[in-house]
Amino acid sequence: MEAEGYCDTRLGLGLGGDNHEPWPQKKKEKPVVRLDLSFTLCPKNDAMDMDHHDKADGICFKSEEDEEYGIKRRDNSIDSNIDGSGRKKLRLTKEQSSLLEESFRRHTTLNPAQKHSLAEQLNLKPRQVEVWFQNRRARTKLKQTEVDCEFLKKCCESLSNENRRLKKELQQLRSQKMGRSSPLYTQLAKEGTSTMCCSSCKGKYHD
DNA sequence: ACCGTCAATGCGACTG
DNA sequence: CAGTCGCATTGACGGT
Repeated sequence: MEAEGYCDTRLGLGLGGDNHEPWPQKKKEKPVVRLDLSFTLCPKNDAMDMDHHDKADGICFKSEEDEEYGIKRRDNSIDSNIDGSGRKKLRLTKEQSSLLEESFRRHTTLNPAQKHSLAEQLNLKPRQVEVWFQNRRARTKLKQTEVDCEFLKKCCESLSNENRRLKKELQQLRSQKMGRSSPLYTQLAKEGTSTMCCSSCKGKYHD
């Protein structure tokens, strides 16, 4: 999407156009294109009209009525990550990320107390910490799925090889069986000089 | 221009 | 019923 020169109302997504209708309840009914550009993207110049905009960084804001439809304003922690260009910086800082990672290593889920304490330490909202952990669990699961997939691929490959080998062996045995019906083989077998089978086979499969 | 990553959102399901 | 989770998805952003 073209972002240069525009500000967005990302946390206000979910409304379509001028009618300010909330999203349909069912997931399936969601429109393919969720963003109505005419409504959620505002040229920076227009951001000077301050009804819906933040003067400081050119970010568009919704009016108070929008709150009735569940629109959330961008929180302060994200505000604090805005650079001079007027663009949002969604990335967490290295310090925040490493502390979150460290915490995730200790426990992959958080109880409310842990969440709030961590949020306070990180200067984030508890919801942001919660989201980070959810996304982190999803990443872990995805990684594990990839590992499992790789393992299964190797298994499949090895089984294919084994299957090929056994087929080949079967073919050899069949062709050998054909050979046994020849007069020469019959004579050799009678004399007990056949070395076709191992000793353990003798008596088991042959008389 | 395209793609991957990641913070964030919305929804259904579950639980205490 | 509120809180939480997994999941699918979105959109900003960075790398190539």
